[in-house]
This record gives sequence, C-alpha cells and structure tokens, in this order.
Amino acid sequence: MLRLSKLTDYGMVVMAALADAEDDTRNAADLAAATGVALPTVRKLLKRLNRGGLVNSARGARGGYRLARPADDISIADVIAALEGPVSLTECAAHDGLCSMESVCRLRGHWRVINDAIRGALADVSVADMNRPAPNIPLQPVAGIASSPGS
Amino acid sequence: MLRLSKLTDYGMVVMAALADAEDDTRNAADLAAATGVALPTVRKLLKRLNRGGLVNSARGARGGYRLARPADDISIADVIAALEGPVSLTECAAHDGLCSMESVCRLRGHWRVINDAIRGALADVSVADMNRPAPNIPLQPVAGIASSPGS
DNA sequence: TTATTTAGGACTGAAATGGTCCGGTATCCG
DNA sequence: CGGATACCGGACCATTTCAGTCCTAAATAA
Repeated sequence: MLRLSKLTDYGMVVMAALADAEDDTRNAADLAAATGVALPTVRKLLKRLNRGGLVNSARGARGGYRLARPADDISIADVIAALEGPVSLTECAAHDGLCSMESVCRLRGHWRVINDAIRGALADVSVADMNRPAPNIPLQPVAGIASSPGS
Repeated sequence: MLRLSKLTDYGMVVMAALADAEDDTRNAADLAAATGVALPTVRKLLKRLNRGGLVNSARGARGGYRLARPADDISIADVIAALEGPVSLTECAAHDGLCSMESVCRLRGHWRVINDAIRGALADVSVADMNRPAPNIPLQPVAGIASSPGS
C-alpha cells in the first residue's frame, strides 16, 4: 500500500511536537506525554532523528532535544530519510547491480523519474506545514501535482 | 524507505510484458520466460491482477491472460492498488478510528493531502509509459514536481 | 475424454518491524 | 564532590509481514 512505517509516522508526530516550542529543549518523557507515544519508542525515534541531524541533543540534567533547524527548513522527506532511509520505490532505483535484469529492464529509468517526483513532493512539505491547524485546504505546492494532464 | 514490495515491482514487469502484445493471450509460463520472474510468482501475480480487474483471464487449454484495458488506461497506481491495496502513507489516512490520537492529531489532514498528491503522481503514469524504451528524458507531467523549491 | 491452464487457498522459511531494556557517559545542581 | 538527571549506543525479543512454493478443483479446447 506504499505505506511508511509506523515508527516514521510517530516520528512525524514527535517532530511536530518539537516544532511547537521551537527553541525550548524538551526531554523524551515530555514528548512522550505530549504525543501519546510510548516513552521507549520516543527515545528510539529521537536517537535516530539526532543521528540524521534533524534534532540537537543535550545530555545531563535539564538536557533534552530541540530542532536542529527551523521547522520550515525540515521537510517530510528529511524525516523519512532519517528514520527509514532515502525514498526509493524499487530496489533498482536506489542501487546499481542488484537486479539481474537490470541491463534489459525498460522500467528502471522510469522508476527513477517517479521516485524523484515523489521525493520532490515530500520535500515540498515542511514540518512547520504539518503543524498548522487547519488541513482541509490542500497545500498549494503539492496539490498541483494531481491536476496534471497525464494518464 | 517508502519502498513498494518486490511483488509489486515484479507485477509491473509482468504488466509491461503483457502490454508488449496487447491483444494476444499469453499464459503464465510464457510471461515467466519473458520476464525472468519465477513461474509460481508470476501465477500469483496474475491472479491478483485478475482480481483487481487489470487483466482478463481465460481458463483451459490455450487460455491465459491479457490486459483488460489498453495499456494507456492502466496506471501505476492501479497496479499498486491491485497488488498491495490503495496507496496510503499512514494508517490514519486510509481508515477512520484506528488511531487513538485521531481527534487531537493535527497531522492527519495533511497526510491525506500528501497521499492524494502521490496517488495523483502515480495515476499519471501508465503501463504504456513504463514500456517506452528511452527513459532518460524525464516524463513531462511528473518531472515538474521535482523542480519545485523544497528542502 | 484428455491435456491444458487458471482459481483459490494453504503453507513455510526468512526477514523486517515495533517495542523494550540495559550499561555507559555527560551534565547540572546542591 | 556526589547524586540525580537524561541522553547514547546497542542488544534483545515477540510478532507480523513478505516472498515464494505447492496442491486440489474447475473450466475449456481439441
């Protein structure tokens, strides 16, 4: 179903919570309470987000996490990449030489294009966007895609 | 990594092979040979594609499969939907009431929009498109997305 | 009738996933 | 200084999902 993992989903929730108080440092327990996600899971997420460079961590008493950049500068694609690796619909779109049919497969080049399109769409939505309250009006830059002429 | 399943990947290959001879009926063994995908797997795929209404089947001697519609009218989104269910990045974008945080989650509406955008992008590419030989020139309707300013 | 070919479903082994926990280390504060 | 706080890295396990295979039944052509 082209679904992203539950962990990534929770990760977005945590990022949104962090974006709420962009300059405060919040610890894992705080965020767990704020989001309803289990504490150990929040910890795991924050570690990965930290490794991915999306949040900064501070150890010790009164330590915690905060966004490494303004929420406007962090895209959904960034979060996905940090939590489950870069977007790539098919194996062959990501790496060379893994598929035995690679040389004869006409599909491969197309997948790359589609890949880029989706990554682009996801890169156009920021964490700040996700945090806005009323999501019933389609986001402008993304909604345009569906209206293109094809198929 | 937002990957689609291997089965779906193979499914696209099989669909492309079927599109090669749009009006011929081809059996599973044929298609397995043409694509390099293992026969039992091809069978499984064809059954699902049949259930999804993308191919027509004929039983008995000289039976086999052929596309239910012109390859131009079958989109990648159709194939994905037939093989792994409709595109929905998150649980909450697909079904109501499964997430306990649903009522308070600001993200949900946004996911729906993003979902639709991606589904739209995938609906814009047909099996016939995938079957064209030279995929180094980006497909027009889709390529526009990636050029927008994101992250 | 017999050979062919799909339909439907059961089954298995392997891998990924979600979720938890622990020992270590850095930092703050009294 | 010493204790409490909080992150860091990694191991660990149960569960689910996934890919792939196989078998029996039903339908059709020759």
